[in-house]
Amino acid sequence: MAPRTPGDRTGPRLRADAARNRAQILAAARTAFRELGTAAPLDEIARRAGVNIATLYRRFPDRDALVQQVVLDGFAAVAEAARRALETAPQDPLAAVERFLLRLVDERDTLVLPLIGGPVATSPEAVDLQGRIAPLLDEVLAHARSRGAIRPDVTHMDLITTGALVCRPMPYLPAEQAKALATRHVRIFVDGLRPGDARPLPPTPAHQDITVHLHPDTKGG
Amino acid sequence: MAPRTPGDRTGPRLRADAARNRAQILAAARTAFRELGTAAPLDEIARRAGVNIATLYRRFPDRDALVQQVVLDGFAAVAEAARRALETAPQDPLAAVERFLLRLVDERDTLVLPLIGGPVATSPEAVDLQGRIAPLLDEVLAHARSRGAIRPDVTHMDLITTGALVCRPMPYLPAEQAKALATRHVRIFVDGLRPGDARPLPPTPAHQDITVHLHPDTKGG
Amino acid sequence: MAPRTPGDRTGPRLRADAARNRAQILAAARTAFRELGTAAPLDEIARRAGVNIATLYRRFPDRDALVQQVVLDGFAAVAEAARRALETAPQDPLAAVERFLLRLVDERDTLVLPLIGGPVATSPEAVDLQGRIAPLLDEVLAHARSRGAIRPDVTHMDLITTGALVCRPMPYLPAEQAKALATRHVRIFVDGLRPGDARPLPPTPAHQDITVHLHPDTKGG
Amino acid sequence: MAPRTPGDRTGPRLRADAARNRAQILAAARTAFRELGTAAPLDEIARRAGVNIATLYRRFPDRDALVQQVVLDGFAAVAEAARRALETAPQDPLAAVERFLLRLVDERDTLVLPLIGGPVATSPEAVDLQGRIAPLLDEVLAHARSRGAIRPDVTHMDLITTGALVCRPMPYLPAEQAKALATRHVRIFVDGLRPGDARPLPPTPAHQDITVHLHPDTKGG
DNA sequence: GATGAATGAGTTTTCATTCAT
DNA sequence: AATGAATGAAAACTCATTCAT
Repeated sequence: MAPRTPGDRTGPRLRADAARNRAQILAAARTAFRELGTAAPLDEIARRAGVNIATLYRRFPDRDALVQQVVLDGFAAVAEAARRALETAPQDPLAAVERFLLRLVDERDTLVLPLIGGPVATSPEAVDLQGRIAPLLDEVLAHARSRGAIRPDVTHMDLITTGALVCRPMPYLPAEQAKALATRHVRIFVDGLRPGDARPLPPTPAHQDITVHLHPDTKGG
Repeated sequence: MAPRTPGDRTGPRLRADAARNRAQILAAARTAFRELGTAAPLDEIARRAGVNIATLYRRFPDRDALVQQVVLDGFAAVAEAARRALETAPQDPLAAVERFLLRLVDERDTLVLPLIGGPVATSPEAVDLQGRIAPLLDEVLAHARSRGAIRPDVTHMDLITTGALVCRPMPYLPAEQAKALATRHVRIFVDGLRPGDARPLPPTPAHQDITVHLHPDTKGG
Repeated sequence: MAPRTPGDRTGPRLRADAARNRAQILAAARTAFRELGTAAPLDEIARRAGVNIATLYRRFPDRDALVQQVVLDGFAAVAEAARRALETAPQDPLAAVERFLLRLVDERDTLVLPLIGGPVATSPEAVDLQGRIAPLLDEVLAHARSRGAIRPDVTHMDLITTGALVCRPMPYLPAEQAKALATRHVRIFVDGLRPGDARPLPPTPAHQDITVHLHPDTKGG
Repeated sequence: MAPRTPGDRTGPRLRADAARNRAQILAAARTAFRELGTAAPLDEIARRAGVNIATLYRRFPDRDALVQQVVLDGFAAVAEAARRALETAPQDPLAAVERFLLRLVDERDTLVLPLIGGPVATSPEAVDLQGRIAPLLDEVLAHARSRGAIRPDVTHMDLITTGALVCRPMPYLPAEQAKALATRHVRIFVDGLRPGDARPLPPTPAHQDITVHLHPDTKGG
């Protein structure tokens, strides 16, 4: 199965030129959001996309609609990375976890607003995608646990958290160095996942999945 | 030696009410910057601080002056945490590293814009503070290495990077959960610092210190 | 003679679907103009009519063309009401006047922009229609005067003014109540037309007909 | 007691220049609303008032706040006219009614959005003013009825309705002629209020006061 | 004949900054 | 020292109009 093209929609098919514009807007939005935050000027995004601001508004009726689509594309990329990790998990589950995280680092331009700490996505498509990611990672972790390759108290939330942390933009750091630092961090983190004489992990306050229970107006941490 | 109060300045002493206003402005700025980014509206910051916008301008002639002071206070907090880590490093250096990172997590409200990935601070005070942090951490790491308690290729940059990652705001996550997730992440990371059969770490492209060479207009990663 | 269908035109006959679209556009325009004024967004009118904005433009090359047609339809309705009033004037001229006014109230949805106080219509058709209305009303009034049923100084302008007043939209009032209030007002007004000890009416500054001399850019009263 | 200056407020006193600006904004808004409707461009209003658009926004946080104040001033003028009518009602109640209506006509520039058919005002001040008008007019009518000078079924609603009708702008008619036509209309209407062989008035659907029960989103008549 | 799409030119609203009190 | 007030400039958003399918 081919991966979904970022930004696919379910509505009526767009004319070719409109679809191209839409893709350019989303690409420009991803970059701008990483550089300037989700409050980035929309006309700057339109300018970078090479379209008129009104064209942007035709595709995305307000800022939130644009943010939501960008978030959704991020979820899709994470889901795809998790799916691939599961493919190679049987051979070497810990390597699969590391590849999963490094893949997220590689695609962090797309993962503008990923998961933990990003804007909440409550659209049906977003909830659906979020619901798919956890089981895939759980399955990867199950492989690792059955081999004794991983400390037992690690959960998919730890992986998602780590993905979120290492993908967040470091606006003042050249991409090359940002990637190197993230790669080193992932290496150490994954080594920390091995059982050995690992100390038990502290619990999280709520045992529910966090991602899907966020509220936009909650002051966060 | 008593720790510096955040926001101390070297200029003429302020009247009591003026000093109080200044402190309230800085506190409001920290919160606003975490929630809204460094482009947060200045009158919103003034409103939260309970002062008139013109009063804010009297204390900080432009946005950058305010950002710089907030960054500086962040550096001071990191330096203080590193100093304390060094005090306990002789007994258990790895525990000292973990306490260092967890202290940063606890103070992440103050560490608004810390270190890697934040705005560049080039004021003499900031450069001075940054220059103190690395040696302190190097000394902590030296203790650990001499005991064989840590993989040998870890550097102070890895610690600073990790501190930056786990302190960045997760605006949509309740503070309680954000802290819990960060704490788990730190635990795994620190366990990953142990030698054991640790794999060697990939190198960083430039061996220079990164923090002080950043430029605000560089497209980052 | 069958009454003219509102919005008939003299040009080439339209295809059935085109004619339907045109009628829907005019109906939507009437409603929108009453609710939002003649500056109502054209795409809102198109949306209400269920057609694309470009279709509206095909039928009416600019806003004024649409306004003019709506005004014209209003004049046609007034002319028709005056014609009917004249039919029954011989029996009871004052009752004919009241029926004339009440008919306008009933059709006020069509009389979007009627007569006094509305946009000026200078098209030949509009001028023609306006020129027909005054003589018809004069004839009705002549019947009344010859019977002594009306105070002598009432003119057709007073009737047209009253029609304009009672037909203007009351956007925040439920239609039911708006009609009731207008009906009561008409009753009192018509009773005020009786001779009895009626006081003479104050003169109007210009004795010319007012309607056709208006200019759109004149600041009005 | 001196009449309230239009636009008085209960908040903290404004600085002299700010108060002047505020008054100019309200005057410009009245004119613009009459000419262009309540959707008149706010920057046009600011321009006419000779202030920057941002100054307008400082005084009136959104369009509705401005509309509400203009409406409120209109109510105040009506209340004042009713109060004066009551003063002279004992001598000649019908003349008092006519003067009341003609005063409204004279002040129709202030009565931008009066009463029936205008935007709903639900602020405490507006409700209070509306609640004062009806009793004043009722008292005037009581004088007239006790003298047998008026048909018995006329209510204050009929007077308010008439005031609203004759004050509504006729944007395309020169002020001079608009006033003349309104004056003639008032004369006829007031003559229609005399008892004589007056026919009974049709009832209104709801016997409650209408003005204060309107809802802004109700499609009106 | 109808429509999806795009755009330039507004209009609304916000915000940084300065001034006078 | 602090504040109310004002403003220019920018950004969000809307709308009339045209074009290509």
